[in-house]
Amino acid sequence: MKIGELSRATGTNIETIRYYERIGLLPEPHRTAANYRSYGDAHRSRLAFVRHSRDLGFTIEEIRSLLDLSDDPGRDCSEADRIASRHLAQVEDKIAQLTLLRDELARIVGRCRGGVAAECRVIEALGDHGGCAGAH
Amino acid sequence: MKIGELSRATGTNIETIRYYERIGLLPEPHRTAANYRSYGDAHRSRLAFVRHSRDLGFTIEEIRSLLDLSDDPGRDCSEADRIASRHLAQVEDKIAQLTLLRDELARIVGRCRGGVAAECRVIEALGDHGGCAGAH
DNA sequence: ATGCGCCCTGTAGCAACTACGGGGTCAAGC
DNA sequence: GCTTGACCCCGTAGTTGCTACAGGGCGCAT
Repeated sequence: MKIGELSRATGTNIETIRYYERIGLLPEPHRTAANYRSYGDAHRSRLAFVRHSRDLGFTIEEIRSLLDLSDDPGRDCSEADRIASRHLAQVEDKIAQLTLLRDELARIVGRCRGGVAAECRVIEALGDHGGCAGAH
Repeated sequence: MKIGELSRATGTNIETIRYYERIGLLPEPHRTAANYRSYGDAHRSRLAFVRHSRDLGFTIEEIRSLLDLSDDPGRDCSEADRIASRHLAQVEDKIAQLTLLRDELARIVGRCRGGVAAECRVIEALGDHGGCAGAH
């Protein structure tokens, strides 16, 4: 299939596919006589793997390691579990952080009584960290 | 005060202070005879406002709008409330999204039984979105 | 005068794309 | 046979919010 079809098949931007090829995440496909890229099923499933991992928030470098692992079927797979576990921990940290943030923002928002900027509680709260509960 | 003192006083990297000046978020300070930047209290509190807002996750452009508002004390302040409310909604969205993500990741992690990559459940799950509960 | 810490400028790098300009290819319709 | 439009190619620059140099100047203490 051509790049446009692969793009539609995986929901990936064409530019992104070429970008993944350039950084070595996807192998270079065959070319037609007209120098068009020509992909097969192996390409499609590899790209699906990359997209799914990206959707789950893995970095490109993490995905590179995961692909290396899956390319080498005899290797110990505990590294995959380690990468995924570390990522899970990061996501949990991020959620905790954003939850604190949300609480601070919720306290700030809605304090506006529709007056003028000089008396704005929102602007005041942004200038003064002292009013905040936690360290963000 | 010199840039190093301002940096320590606000917990902001020196390079970041110069960056904020370059993009017009902080006004250009006076210079000493030796061409060193020289800051006053107004600079310090403006920078504190910027840092606090960044810590709360506002973008530079949002902060620019908020600063414009606070520079013009007669203006209607409901825009500040609107910016903050929109940001709060974005943070809440992000939390919801990450929570879904965390659930998917938690299901994937720990499925590794220490075997070889060919049978790795983690790698398998990454390649196949079909096993996922929601759309991420 | 020489060493050290601070300051200056301008530019390049990071992640992970996205957008653009300027061109080639191919099938269909007139 | 020629144009139109959809598709493809490449290379480069832009995005966000910094951070990190490289290569130089200034000021004070020894």
